[in-house]
Amino acid sequence: MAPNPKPRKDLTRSEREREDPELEALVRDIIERVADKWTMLALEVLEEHGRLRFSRLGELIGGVSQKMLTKTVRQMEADGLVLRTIYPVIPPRVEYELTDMGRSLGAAFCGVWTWAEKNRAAIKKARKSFQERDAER
Amino acid sequence: MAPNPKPRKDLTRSEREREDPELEALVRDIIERVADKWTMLALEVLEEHGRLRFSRLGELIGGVSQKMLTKTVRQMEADGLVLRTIYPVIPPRVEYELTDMGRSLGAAFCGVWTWAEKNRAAIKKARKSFQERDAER
DNA sequence: ATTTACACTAACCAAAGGGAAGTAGGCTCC
DNA sequence: GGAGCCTACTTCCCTTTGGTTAGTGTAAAT
Repeated sequence: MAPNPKPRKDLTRSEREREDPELEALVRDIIERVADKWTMLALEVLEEHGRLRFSRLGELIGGVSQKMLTKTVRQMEADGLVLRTIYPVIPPRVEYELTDMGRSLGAAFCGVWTWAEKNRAAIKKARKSFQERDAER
Repeated sequence: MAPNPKPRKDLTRSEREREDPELEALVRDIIERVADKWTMLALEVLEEHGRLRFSRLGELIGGVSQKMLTKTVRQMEADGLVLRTIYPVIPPRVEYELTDMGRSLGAAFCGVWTWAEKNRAAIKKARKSFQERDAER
């Protein structure tokens, strides 16, 4: 395989997007849906723990209302990020697990988690010095 | 300095977090602040265009109210992601640019942008088939 | 017979967010 | 010399979103 197929020139992602406004809009739309607190947390929990029932998922995420959990998980299902399996038993049993696409998104977010971990000290410091600057303003 | 202090064994991020609930909480806090639509979009625009004035930044982000842009950018400043330079002139002139930390966060998010780009077709398809399934329910 | 378990809805209320108008104050233009 | 203009906000009001609480259905357990 040649090292670089090179359609015309080498373009960065943003250059490609500038050339294709439709792509830009779509990517933006996806980001808007995915850049959601509960989606990110659900993604992490599901990535870490695998297949989970509704309430267990909620427990592990922590602090999420049932309403938002339902909504988040439905949205993720609609976007093809999670698979929802319903067992028609009583009491109801529903299990959620990541699809391949969901897992790949989790992998993409991995960089953000490690960034947060690495930079937590710097952020703490930045917040403190900002507060001080702001206080004396 | 030894190449690897290695507290006890090699741990994944999630294992490390499970062992340290305070770290977990802090990372979660950071994620909650950073996993915000406007923050992510501002980050991208600033990464792509460099130093920008307030209204130009808003234009490039698109669809953001002045109120939210102010809030977002202030929060990013407080977290040490952007540098805010005020020129005391009239009419006012304020410029924003990413700090090193902001740029490193942008780099971390890069994986998510490319994911969105790569998976846009799959998401579109997933949404459509979900709608159909949902309609006949 | 009453309680419990579980995955949701529905109703209600608080909070976040959008839209539009207001602000400051040197500058330009008549 | 006075009437706007320019820009980065800020404030007010109203809509949308999110959280809280209270159901709901049914079969097994008590």
